[in-house]
Amino acid sequence: MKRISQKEFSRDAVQIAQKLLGKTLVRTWDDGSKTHYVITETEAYLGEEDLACHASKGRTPRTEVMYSGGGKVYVYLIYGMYWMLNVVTGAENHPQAVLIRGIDNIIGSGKVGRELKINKSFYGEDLQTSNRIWIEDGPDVTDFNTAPRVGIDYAGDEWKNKPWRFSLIMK
DNA sequence: TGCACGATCTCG
DNA sequence: GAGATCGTGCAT
Repeated sequence: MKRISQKEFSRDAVQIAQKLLGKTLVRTWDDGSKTHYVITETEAYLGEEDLACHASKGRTPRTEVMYSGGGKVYVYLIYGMYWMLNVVTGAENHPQAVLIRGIDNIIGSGKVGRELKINKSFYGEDLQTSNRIWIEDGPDVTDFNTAPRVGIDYAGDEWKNKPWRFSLIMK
């Protein structure tokens, strides 16, 4: 299966968040083995005006990669112990990202980061050329749930109520 | 130079 | 319901 192209990732984060559902996340390990995961839950973070998006504070060393255009990995440490895995989307200078909240039956962005052994070295990783993590294309899924995003009470009513959390309907 | 806090999880 | 645990952004 082919990797999702950079052109696809340059689209809007809300569209990509939906498109990534049901797609395959591939992780290769130090011993050469490889694991395939199905992406089951995502969230979209949309630009500087989205108060829930880290880029709403402007361009900083941490958010820099979100300004470089879609198809890169954005990781950050939360609560001093969990690495969050995000995919940068959108055009250059339009900071957006999709948070991977669930893969297979591992639901919860903290658990995903732990399962994938994500760390600071993944910051800025290119999903087109990386040999340790990438996302493969597949059939689009239209059967999914939408819900408000989690853990962003600080963002204010307008933004925290946006239905930008997407999850596969488990059967 | 210091401080409060967060896109979370686990345990009791 | 609280603690673990630390990089980041903003105040001093």
